Amino acid sequence: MPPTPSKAQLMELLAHSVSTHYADFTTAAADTGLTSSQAKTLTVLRRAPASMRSLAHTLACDASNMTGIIDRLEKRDLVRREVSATDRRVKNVALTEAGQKLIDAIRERMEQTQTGLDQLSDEERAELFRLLTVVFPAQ
Amino acid sequence: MPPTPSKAQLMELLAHSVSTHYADFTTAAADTGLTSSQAKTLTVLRRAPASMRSLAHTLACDASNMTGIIDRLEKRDLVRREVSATDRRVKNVALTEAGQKLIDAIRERMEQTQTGLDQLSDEERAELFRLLTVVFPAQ
DNA sequence: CTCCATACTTGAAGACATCAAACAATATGA
DNA sequence: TCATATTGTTTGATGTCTTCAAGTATGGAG
Repeated sequence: MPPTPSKAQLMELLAHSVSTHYADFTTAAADTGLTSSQAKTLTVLRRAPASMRSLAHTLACDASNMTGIIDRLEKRDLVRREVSATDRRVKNVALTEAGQKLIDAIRERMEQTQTGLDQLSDEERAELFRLLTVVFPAQ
Repeated sequence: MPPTPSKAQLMELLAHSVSTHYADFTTAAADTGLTSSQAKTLTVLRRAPASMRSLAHTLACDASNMTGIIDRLEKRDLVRREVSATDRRVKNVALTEAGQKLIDAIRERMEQTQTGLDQLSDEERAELFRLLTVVFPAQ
């Protein structure tokens, strides 16, 4: 049995892991001509369209910031704004087909780069999945 | 035994974990008046002084970018530049006492926020540590 | 000494980030 | 209903981040 790492040691390793993964993501995004903020936005939209407000909340930034990011994505036809049918103040942002393709390409590239996961056995993958779910609970 | 998650599922969770942790870090940094780039820089310097060049390499950004970041940190007396004794082209950047205190404060705040790790048993911590080391090998 | 590489800085241009202020549409309360 | 407050989004100002091209100074190889 390996010795128990301290919380500080584990956080240090966590920080390293996060930096590595984040850098990979940024690189994959840059290879397709996107900034990491733009790629993060497309990632959120991959699941479902969202209003400007909820995008800003999810990405933890100011609403006025989203305006600029969506402006630039829309100018490249990767997303489109649609006025909500139920509340005319709200604009729902959805991926275009080109946007969908682009974010898929980034995810594919990440899968190829992320070779570390291939080092794990099925049991280890399941255990890592479980542990991460505990440490970073959804929502 | 839990079912084996697919690589895609695991990467999805990994992305979520990374986003969460990164957002926490950015928030902790902002609470002390630093941007995340500035806080990341101080984190690197916490271990040892480094030249502009190696900082840029570690943080995966252009060297000219570091100039601006270090300029702003130096203006606030959080770091200082020192001309290398062996190569007068090189400037070594070191934390000041104030810089040391500030990055310590951010780390402390992260420890308080990162309550997920407290949910794990000693065995689970050791296992998470081991798995992360495999997936994100040092260097 | 000449030539080239290296370490860093500067300047320009675009993106990111936050704040205050504006605007339109909706909700609330008398 | 009408006046008022709240909400969703945008605009403008300011500062930071990021990259690129170009410049300066130092070091090293021939």
